[in-house]
Amino acid sequence: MTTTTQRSERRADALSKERIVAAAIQILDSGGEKALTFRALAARLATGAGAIYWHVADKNELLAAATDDIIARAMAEAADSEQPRETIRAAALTVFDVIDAHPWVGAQLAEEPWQPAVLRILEGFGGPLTALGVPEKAQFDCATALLNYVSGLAAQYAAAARLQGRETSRTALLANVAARWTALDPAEYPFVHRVAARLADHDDREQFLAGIDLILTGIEAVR
Amino acid sequence: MTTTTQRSERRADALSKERIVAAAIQILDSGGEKALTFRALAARLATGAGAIYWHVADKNELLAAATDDIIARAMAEAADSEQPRETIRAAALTVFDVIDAHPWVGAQLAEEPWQPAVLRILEGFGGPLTALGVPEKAQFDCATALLNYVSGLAAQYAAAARLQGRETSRTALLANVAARWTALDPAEYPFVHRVAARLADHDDREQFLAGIDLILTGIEAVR
DNA sequence: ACCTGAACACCGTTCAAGT
DNA sequence: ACCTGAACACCGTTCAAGT
Repeated sequence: MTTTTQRSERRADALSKERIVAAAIQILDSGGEKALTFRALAARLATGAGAIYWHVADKNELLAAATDDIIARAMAEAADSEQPRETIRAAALTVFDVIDAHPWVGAQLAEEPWQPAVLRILEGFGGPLTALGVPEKAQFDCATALLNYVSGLAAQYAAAARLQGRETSRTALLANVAARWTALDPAEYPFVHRVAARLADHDDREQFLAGIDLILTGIEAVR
Repeated sequence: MTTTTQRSERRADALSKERIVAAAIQILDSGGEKALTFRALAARLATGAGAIYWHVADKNELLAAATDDIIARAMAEAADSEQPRETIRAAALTVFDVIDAHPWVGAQLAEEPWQPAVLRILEGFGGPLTALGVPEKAQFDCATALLNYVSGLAAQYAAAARLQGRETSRTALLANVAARWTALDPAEYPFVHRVAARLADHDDREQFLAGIDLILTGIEAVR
């Protein structure tokens, strides 16, 4: 009893995994992946770098915890429809919006495919498949196809954020890439040269959803 | 004329971007991403770390060059069919086999979506779409859907290779993950819990192709 | 023009020492 | 039990100095 009392009487701003993760998210959101160092995190928490290791095993665990925090909150709020197809679309759009708002989450999802956050997403894709009429045997392939697609987009967004740094916007970056595509030899890269214009003025969210719909159409054909 | 003569008379093992990239690929293939440092590379080339910077701008350029070297060779050999669907499948399987053999290529493809190697892959997916009857407007979405799916798988393979290190095999790793999935609360993760068995004994290449086929079926429905 | 290798500016992580 | 902060073992990159 004495020890528990002693424990609860510690100063209010004592370190905890939750406080560390919250501070990490703030740093990641404002400065990107590059900004999160143990030194920066310790400075923000007004402590030493080593103190963090008492609550968190290493940087991997810290990033996984930060990612799960954001994904868990978002997936819990994802719209639930009576139509399984709509439920899957809503889950996908939820992940898209999270990645768009926190590109570092995208990097983490792609880099650590077996972390808890990914399981939540996989559950969001796989859960409605039975109601969609997909036979049991095909469900794993269908859910991972959606997951791979989303992971690929996540990686792409993370790369864009890394290139942007702080100065350019995503649209400016894509316009830049599109210009380089247009300058390619049309004989060697006919397709890329031809679709370069679309890269510059497409809507990211609509394009993302178009890909989800392609896969969903393929999935519905499996029934 | 004197200068050009002088240039060609340098010792046969003079540094060049090609030699540097070739050495980098050897290190990456035998030791993984982690093993490629400028110090290790310089040691293998029997030179100083700074010398490499005369031929290569930085580590990004080095990795992009190594990746393009491997992807260009592989894509050039990809089977070309009269049936556009088969051509796309062959391109996808070519990329799969490359990633399977060189997981670090997977990491690089996912991390740098605007590097030359990715353009070759995008060309392989987009080129046959016209013959497949996909309207011009939809081709960009279709090709990038395939690309995102492949990038997601690439990231997943790269992560597996990172976790494996050197001791465990990929199948052992997946069996391990599957065991953790089985141990999950079936109430919270019903789907993941249910498909855990499939993760352990599925065929990676077949599963990959199943996802490609889902997307292709969706694409054919766009016609 | 090309190469050398020490030095710089950073990392993540550890650990003896404190409270 | 929890925190401090210097120290360690690495990185990528730079640059004065050589040939």
